[in-house]
Amino acid sequence: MNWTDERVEKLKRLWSEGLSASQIAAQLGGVSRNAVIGKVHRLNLPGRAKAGGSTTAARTPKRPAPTAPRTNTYQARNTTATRTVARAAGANMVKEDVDVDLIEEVRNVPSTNVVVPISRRLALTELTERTCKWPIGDPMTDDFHFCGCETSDTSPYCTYHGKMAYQPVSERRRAAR
DNA sequence: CCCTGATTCGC
DNA sequence: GCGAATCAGG
Repeated sequence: MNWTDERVEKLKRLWSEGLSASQIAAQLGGVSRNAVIGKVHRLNLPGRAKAGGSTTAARTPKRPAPTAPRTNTYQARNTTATRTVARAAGANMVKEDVDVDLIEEVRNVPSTNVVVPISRRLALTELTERTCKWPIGDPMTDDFHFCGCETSDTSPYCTYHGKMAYQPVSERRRAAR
């Protein structure tokens, strides 16, 4: 692929908008993120603020809370419990006490509640090996996108859409047999 | 491990 | 000029 004026312009635009090199490479197509970075330097475009690392660039737009599907809510007492958990921090494990809101726990554990993931609304070019590739919307319209959530293991889908893609027979027949 | 940008250097 | 390989960092 070569750097036509058009492609260079697009590169400049996207770079100034704060997209990462890999995202730009995906949009341009036919080039690697290294190619993009190399070009950026050759063009003497301003680099990213701090050296190295994730310049918290313009990630996918962050949208409001999921509106977690509330099921049953037993009004328990508004108490908090302290639970000790182990967390990996660098090379060592760190134990820390965490205050847990009991009411929240009760609300979120309910039986039949299925948590529908919040789609990250990724475009085809933004998908990676571990973003959920469940399509959403009509491919013919421009609101078409993919779930984009973190995939479950090596599955092409997140846990939720994985279940939709593969519905075990046992789930559907209750009475039969 | 995932990701980011920066640099180097053979082509 | 180009970009893969490599480096450095979160």
